[in-house]
Amino acid sequence: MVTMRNIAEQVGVSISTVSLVLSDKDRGRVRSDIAQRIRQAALELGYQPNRLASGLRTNHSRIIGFLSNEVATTPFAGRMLEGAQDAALALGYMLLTINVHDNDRETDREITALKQYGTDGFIYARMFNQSTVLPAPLDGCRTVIANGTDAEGQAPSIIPDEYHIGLCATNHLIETGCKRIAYIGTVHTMIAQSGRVAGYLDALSAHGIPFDPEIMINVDDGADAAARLPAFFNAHTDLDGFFCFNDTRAWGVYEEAAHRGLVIGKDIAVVGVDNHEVIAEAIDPPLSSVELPHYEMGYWAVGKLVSMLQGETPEPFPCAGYPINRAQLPPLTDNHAKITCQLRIKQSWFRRRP
Amino acid sequence: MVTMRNIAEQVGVSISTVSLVLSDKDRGRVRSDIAQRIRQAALELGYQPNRLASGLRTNHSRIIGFLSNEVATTPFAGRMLEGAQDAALALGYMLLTINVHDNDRETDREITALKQYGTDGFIYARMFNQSTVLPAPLDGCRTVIANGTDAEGQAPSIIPDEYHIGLCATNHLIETGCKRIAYIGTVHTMIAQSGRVAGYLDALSAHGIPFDPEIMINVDDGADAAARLPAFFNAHTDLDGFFCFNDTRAWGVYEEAAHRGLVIGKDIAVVGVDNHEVIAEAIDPPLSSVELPHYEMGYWAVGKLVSMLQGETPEPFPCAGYPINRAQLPPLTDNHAKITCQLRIKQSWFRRRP
DNA sequence: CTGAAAGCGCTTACAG
DNA sequence: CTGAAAGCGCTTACAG
Repeated sequence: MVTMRNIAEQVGVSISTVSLVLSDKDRGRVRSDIAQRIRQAALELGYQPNRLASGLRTNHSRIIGFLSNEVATTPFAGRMLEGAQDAALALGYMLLTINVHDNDRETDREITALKQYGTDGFIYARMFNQSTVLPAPLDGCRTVIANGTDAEGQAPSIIPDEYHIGLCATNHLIETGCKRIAYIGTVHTMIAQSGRVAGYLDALSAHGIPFDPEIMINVDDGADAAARLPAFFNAHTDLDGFFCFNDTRAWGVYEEAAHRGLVIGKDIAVVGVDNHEVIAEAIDPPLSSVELPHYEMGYWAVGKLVSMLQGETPEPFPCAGYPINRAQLPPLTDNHAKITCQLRIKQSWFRRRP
Repeated sequence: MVTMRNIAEQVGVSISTVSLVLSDKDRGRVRSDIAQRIRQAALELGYQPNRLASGLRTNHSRIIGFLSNEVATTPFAGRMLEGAQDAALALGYMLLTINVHDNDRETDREITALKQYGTDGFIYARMFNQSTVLPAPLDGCRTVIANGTDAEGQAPSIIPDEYHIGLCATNHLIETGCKRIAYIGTVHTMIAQSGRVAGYLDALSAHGIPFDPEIMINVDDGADAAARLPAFFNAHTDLDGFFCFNDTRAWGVYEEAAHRGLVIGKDIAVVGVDNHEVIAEAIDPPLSSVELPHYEMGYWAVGKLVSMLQGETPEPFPCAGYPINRAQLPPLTDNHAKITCQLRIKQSWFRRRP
């Protein structure tokens, strides 16, 4: 392993000087020709700083703890993780990831273990937009919540703009000609749903479409959707648009429509939120959906955390994974940011009634 | 932060003695009553060893680099990650995760960054069972490959037993009464496919069912399946069982069957491999599938790596996530292990012909 | 059985 | 402008 000592010996200066130069603190302190030779030698020898050593000394490990649940079961957690990783790498940090289980005493043990590595701060990534109480061992640690908000209002956070999702999905259905737009939701109380429904209502109202509570239905899960949608379709034969809380519900609509010989994109229009790729694509024609910005939330959260750690907002930093639109990200100065979501249109929704 | 110095002061011994005791090297070296008091003090003060410091000193960071691609797009990578994390935590290690992109020069930079943290070893997790050339920066690093094999035959590895998958899926179809079992595969050359087909052929032959190459079809993707399966069904109206390479193909069969009014579980039986949960469950009745052991591969790989790092095989260690059957895992002494896969039967395949 | 000392690789006042 | 020295928290021969 190449150390500063090796460089110092080769160039014929002290380790202090090498350290000064390699951490870019040499301006006006080290003669520029010597600095030059040090950098050159570092390059030639392939010097890589030992982060363990510098972390020990400075008490800054450049390690960020990434806590999530459900990495194992959905691809969405993975997207947040990838966004966080891209940002971390660009900013010179590394991610130690832990999969936590809600309400599990294991979690505390795992966070404690994480702290042994001198973690500078934490990202607490949630599987769905929810008000969140941070685990106790995180008290006093710099933490940013991704896809959720701090119940105590302290930790900075980023969430999708749920209202905008409802507004834009419904607007889109209206613009393609839908007049009777059902909302297929969940029976569970979720922040995401109230925001989206508010957007749905405002979109209807802005277009002078009367709101009919009869064509909103909340189901428990896929099985419940399958059980209850037939009667729902029977009761409302004039429905031409469906705004679905998620892919499970969009799937239920697809299935029921198929049974009735209704063609999506012709007889009815469907927009779901955050479909599993594999389902959205499998359906022919593919479902449209509003894409939740998981990657972007992970990416923003790390940028936010680093700006807290370093006391300044980092310069714009590259991202390797998705081509994100940086202009669309909230500024890192926001403490409780909302991010808008992309409507991903998989087909033309222009409706051709006979 | 509580350090050994604090404990030493409180108990009135030297730091050396504290270190000896807390790293369990005190047998016959420290009076047991003093050892007792040291442990007690550590507990009371909530001492947590600083891994940066011990890592710097011993050159063992207890950090494992977990390299995977595709964490962001499939839940399978997440399962490997979770298995690896559970094993790491149980063995006192931590995972630094990096999402690498194949044939990307970024990868080298990222691995180099990882090494700056004194990573003890690496897990190289592959998205599908494939022969793998390790990235150059991993040369000379302890590395275990999960879900793939080393093209050079050096690095230990674990893969699913593909032959057993084909054998057991086909046997299952035969046992439920199928006589004409189609294989729906992929046009792409994959280790997984050749193994599974070998199992399929052997199962047929063991039951005296003649092999008919006409009822094997390889498709490119979902769209290709949708395009070609109608003709395939037309040409072979006597098919009663389908062994599908993966969920995309099982989905194609499901769609075509639905168009024809064939009921899965009654008219035809279908087994796919490693269905996306969301698709397998959405289909009514749900598809059966052979579950790929992603969690177990990640779990085993870390155990293997740790046994290499420590020069001894670790005691059986707990796992927090899935309830895995440890007896089913290959021994850690294997260098190129195969792991059998579970057939997950979602419904009775007993066929009731009129 | 116990402690003083050296050292892992780095950073940072401080002295020259 | 440059270097000697101290120290981050730990481990490990070594001396007593």
